[in-house]
Amino acid sequence: MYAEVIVDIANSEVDRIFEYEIVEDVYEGSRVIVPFGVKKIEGIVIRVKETCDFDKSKIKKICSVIEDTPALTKECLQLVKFITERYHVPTALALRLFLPAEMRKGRVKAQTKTFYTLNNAFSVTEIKAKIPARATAQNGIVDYLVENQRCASSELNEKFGNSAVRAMLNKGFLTGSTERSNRNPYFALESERKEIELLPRQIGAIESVELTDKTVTLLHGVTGSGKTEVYLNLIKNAVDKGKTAIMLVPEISLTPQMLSQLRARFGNAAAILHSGLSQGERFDEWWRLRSGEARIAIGARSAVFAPVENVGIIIIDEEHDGSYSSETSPRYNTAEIARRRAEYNNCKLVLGSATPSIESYVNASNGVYNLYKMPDRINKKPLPEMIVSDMRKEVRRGNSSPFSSALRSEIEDCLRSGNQAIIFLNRRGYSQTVICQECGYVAKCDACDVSLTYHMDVNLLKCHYCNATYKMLEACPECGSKYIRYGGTGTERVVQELLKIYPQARILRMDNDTTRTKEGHFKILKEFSAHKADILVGTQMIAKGHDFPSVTLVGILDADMSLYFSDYRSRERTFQLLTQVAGRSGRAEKKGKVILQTFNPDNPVLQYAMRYDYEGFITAEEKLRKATGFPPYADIIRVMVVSEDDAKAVDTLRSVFNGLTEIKEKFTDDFIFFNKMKSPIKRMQNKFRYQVLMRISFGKDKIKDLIYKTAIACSDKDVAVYVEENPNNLT
DNA sequence: AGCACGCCGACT
DNA sequence: GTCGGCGTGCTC
Repeated sequence: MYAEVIVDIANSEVDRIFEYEIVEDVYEGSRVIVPFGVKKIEGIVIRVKETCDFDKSKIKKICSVIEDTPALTKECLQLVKFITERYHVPTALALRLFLPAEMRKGRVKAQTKTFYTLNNAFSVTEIKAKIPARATAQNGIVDYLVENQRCASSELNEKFGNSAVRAMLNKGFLTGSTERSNRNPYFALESERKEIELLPRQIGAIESVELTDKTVTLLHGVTGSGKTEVYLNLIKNAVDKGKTAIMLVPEISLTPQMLSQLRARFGNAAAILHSGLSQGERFDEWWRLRSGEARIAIGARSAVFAPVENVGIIIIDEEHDGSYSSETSPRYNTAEIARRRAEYNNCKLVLGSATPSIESYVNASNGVYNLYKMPDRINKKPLPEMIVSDMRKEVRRGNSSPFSSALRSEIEDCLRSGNQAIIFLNRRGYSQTVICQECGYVAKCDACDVSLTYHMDVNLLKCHYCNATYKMLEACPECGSKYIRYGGTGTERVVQELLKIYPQARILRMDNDTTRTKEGHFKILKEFSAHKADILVGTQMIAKGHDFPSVTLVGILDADMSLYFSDYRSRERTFQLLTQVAGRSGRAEKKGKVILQTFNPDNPVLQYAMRYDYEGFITAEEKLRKATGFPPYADIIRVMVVSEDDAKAVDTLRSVFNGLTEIKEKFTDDFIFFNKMKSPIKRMQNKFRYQVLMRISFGKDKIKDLIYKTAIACSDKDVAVYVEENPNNLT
């Protein structure tokens, strides 16, 4: 027997099948160690066959099989094939998506525990007779084991002391056995099960998903409409039928309540996959899914590759969230993968959102997706009232603080009545830039073409693109002036300004800088939930799915900030963000309020958001996209050319552009836009960046294939060329 | 990705 | 005359 093996080297040179002779039990999907050149490396068997197509005299034997159970299922192998073809990546890279990183190169092993029982070659009386009466610890061990049958070695050592245990072992009175023990992430998570009676709308949603003949259902439910309960019941129904489930959330560490509810309902049957776990934990959770011990996979986008078989339901919560498209190669789209898995398993895929992406909305309105709406909040609670503060007027009145007078009086009310407030600002640090008052010098990163952000807590300037840090300026390096101005308020400064006005207020800040540590998000959220703080200041990470019953006020600073990125998605994203943040207010009995600060109160996007008019917004946006030839009515393709060597990058850009021009000339009618240019951030992490930007007719896979091929053909070891489809940001 | 094989400059 | 520079090409 022979095996076709893909070696775990992500290089196009070796991205092909190598054949080996099989000596022991090897299956399709098994991980193996094979001789490769002079070394031994890991590989994955993708096919087992009777004959070999390679020169038999040169064929080598597989050294060993890493696990008895093949790590990859048949379905995974099919998906790997799809991913390599669809995104033009080496097979080894596609394979890695399916395996936890720590599993490769044997970085993490299964943890084992040793258990001791009394050696049944002796009777208890025999053992007792041979132990001196004064050896209390040893006698204690015997009594304990008679009573409890068995005990973990660690526990026995702790109770009776290591020397007594060793003495017993030496005399042969103990028998040891090792068992696999799983690490248990979030063991301490409190999970209380709330028995909830389903509302008719929720029952309707479940039925709609399960009974439709369409694979995909778009569940459009306003914030607080009870989508989570629908998900939990769909999962339960699948599990009851003996099937498995995959539940995806934008960022698992941000939604502890989702976790606690899953734990409460499904206990150990739920496995969690996300980057916040330790390597060992992730490894164990993954194997619990693979072995079938756990039947529910919950995690961020990568959990779409969860190793479960016989999938009964796949759910993508907050489906509009940008984190569902991968920013590194393979640049996969989570919904696309999920849909393929649903089709393979003949199960349903649910896309849930309060503000569905325009792609999903269009698919629902033209009947590709089933659509179910949940327009009301539970208990018919009204959505919080949104009030606009026109910051132009505030400035004219001489208010230079980050807060409008309306927001200040609302914060006071909120604090006085013992409620909680959330202040949202999508910019971390103290100030976005530091500028010399006299000559206009702006501090910039040496490695990137961006200005540096000042972080007061560490008194450093940081580059948000490469994480480099610089000493804070004491004087302008150009003109020596001591007058340095802080431009663009960030969350850190907001906290400082709040403390100036409300010295007694307890304030928490939640952004990338305060959540670095393991479970950092979790701690802050828990503290705020427990009402140990009055105000939570944060970036967009506070917008996602949290349930804080005492929050009655949300302040949105710079509501229109994200509108001014030259990005076709900026309007959509702004609308989604505003709706989502506003939804944090007034979730329980108390009525909520939202203050939206802007310099541009007449902007139609803000107007739609204020009225929670999703339909109005999306209809207008759809029209605009259609008229101007943007997604989902066209595909934006960006080919990036990136190199440390500017001259080489320019050379490569020229050949990429020539190659693409040929394609464009062949398919002129499908090209809406075509241009080469420097990328908006010309240099990042010491690399020069150029791009060719295209818009082509929607869904032209053949043209896309040609573009990928051109890009791959032009790239070499010094210059990276890669293709992005409808990228999330155009930096 | 590694690593060996192989052909031209500065050393004992 | 030899050691070693890293260009080229192969790995079942």
